[in-house]
Amino acid sequence: MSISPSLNPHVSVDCVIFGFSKETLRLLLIKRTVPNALTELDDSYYALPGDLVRDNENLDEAAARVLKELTGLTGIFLQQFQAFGDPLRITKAKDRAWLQGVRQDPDARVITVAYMALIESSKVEIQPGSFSKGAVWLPIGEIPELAFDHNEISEGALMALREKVQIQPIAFELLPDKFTMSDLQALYETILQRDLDKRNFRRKMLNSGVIAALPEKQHGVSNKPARYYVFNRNLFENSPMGFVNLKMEGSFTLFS
Amino acid sequence: MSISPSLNPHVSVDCVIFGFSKETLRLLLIKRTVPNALTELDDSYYALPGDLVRDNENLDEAAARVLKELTGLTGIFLQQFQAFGDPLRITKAKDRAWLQGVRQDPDARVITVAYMALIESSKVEIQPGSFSKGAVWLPIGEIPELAFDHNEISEGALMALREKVQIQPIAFELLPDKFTMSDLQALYETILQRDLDKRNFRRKMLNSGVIAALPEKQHGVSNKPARYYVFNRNLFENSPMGFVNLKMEGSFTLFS
DNA sequence: AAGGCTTAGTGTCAAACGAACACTTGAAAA
DNA sequence: TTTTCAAGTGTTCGTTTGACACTAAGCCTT
Repeated sequence: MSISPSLNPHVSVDCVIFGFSKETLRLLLIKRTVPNALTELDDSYYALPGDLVRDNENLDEAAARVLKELTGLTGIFLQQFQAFGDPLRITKAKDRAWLQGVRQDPDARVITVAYMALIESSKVEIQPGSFSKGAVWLPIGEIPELAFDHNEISEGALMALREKVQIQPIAFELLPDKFTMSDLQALYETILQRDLDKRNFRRKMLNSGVIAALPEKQHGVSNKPARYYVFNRNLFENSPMGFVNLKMEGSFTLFS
Repeated sequence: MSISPSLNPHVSVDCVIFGFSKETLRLLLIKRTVPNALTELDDSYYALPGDLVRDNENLDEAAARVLKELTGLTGIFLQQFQAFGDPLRITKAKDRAWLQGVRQDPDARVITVAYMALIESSKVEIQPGSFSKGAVWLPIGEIPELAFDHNEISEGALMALREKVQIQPIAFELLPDKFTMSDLQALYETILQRDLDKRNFRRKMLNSGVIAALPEKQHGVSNKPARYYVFNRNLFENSPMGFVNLKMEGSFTLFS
């Protein structure tokens, strides 16, 4: 058996990390500064956090490692959604400059396996380390040009999120443990890019049984205080084959 | 710029090719014979068709190439569904024996990107070539132990197909251009592993607008001849955001 | 203290959809 | 001509959807 190098120079993982704060869906991006840049101008740019896959880990583990190195979090929602492998994905001058400072073979073709993560953004504490310089949460509507094909990957992640959220109650991963119905509705409206009827939304959510009301209400707000709810993970996971009825108005109907 | 080898020895594609004949869903598998096997017994086994990705092609192109080399077909439904990259996926003795006869570095870790293809199996003519020895259609219920992690990949493909078929009218890809309602219902029942009510099924399909009746009927059958239908691809593709109502009874309801 | 402001929270109705259910029709074979 | 076999066809009932507008509760202002 040949001796394995510790890195697989041909396969990487990239993480599209979603958070939800101030009524907007955001991505956690890292800032890259190109070493030895010829000019001071225009020498940094944003990218998805990612890394080459190590030989002793599988893809899921590599993605979890990237996430942990950046945020310190483990055990959060993290799901592969697509592999990207266009041979031309490394063509931008800035990308090549950055790779030259970082990789042994900067021209090697790299296939990347993209993951999406859903986290409650207030839980994140950016960890000191190679990623940490200038990690920022940017609203999905304000994503600048990113490294490599990371814009395409982010778009793909958003599409995948929109689909997944229609099949499984995963949106809760983006909210704190306690939340109000309005929080939840705002989140759905943001993800689906569509206004929803308040009464129908509440009815549907309560009938689905995935959330449970707490006795507790908001305090110190200058209007009628809202009730808090929690996501009932057990109820969902114990129900036969993950049944939940969470269809929102105006969506296209699917097979069954 | 370094000189690229023509093969990327670390990334492959595998195709899970679905067909539908004799009322069963089948996979197109290829037979591998281990060269230099020590014993005559037990020296061949089935695998998914696949290949290493070449440096001048992207992942989709690699998958399409594999498909064409085996079946001669182009322009058919082919969709990436998952990447598999467990470092331990090459552990079976037979797998290693085969790799030793075929790869420069048989122990190198390979990540594979899995695709599923849907084809009308009667269109397939197995092409002469490296794949062609013993290519067979096996019913999904009778898949033996396959090479590498190909059983896991096939399972994943079937799950993915079941989900996709509930979102888009892609089942038609598995049928001939003209088909009867009973053909279509049998296909759905096979994919979903569930019996469906004939009257409800027909109503739903016709209301969805994705199929159109032909004037033509069956000839020479010893019972009431069935009407033929065609899939109305234009109608589907031109409808706003791919709307189709194809939900079957008894399925869990989804978001919208 | 009263009134204003802001967000939470609530019910009904009509239309569409889902699920359950059995008999007649048309062709070939016997 | 009768038998056999799969095709084809409607109705009813309960549930879900989607549209729609006012009251409740707390703070703030005057």
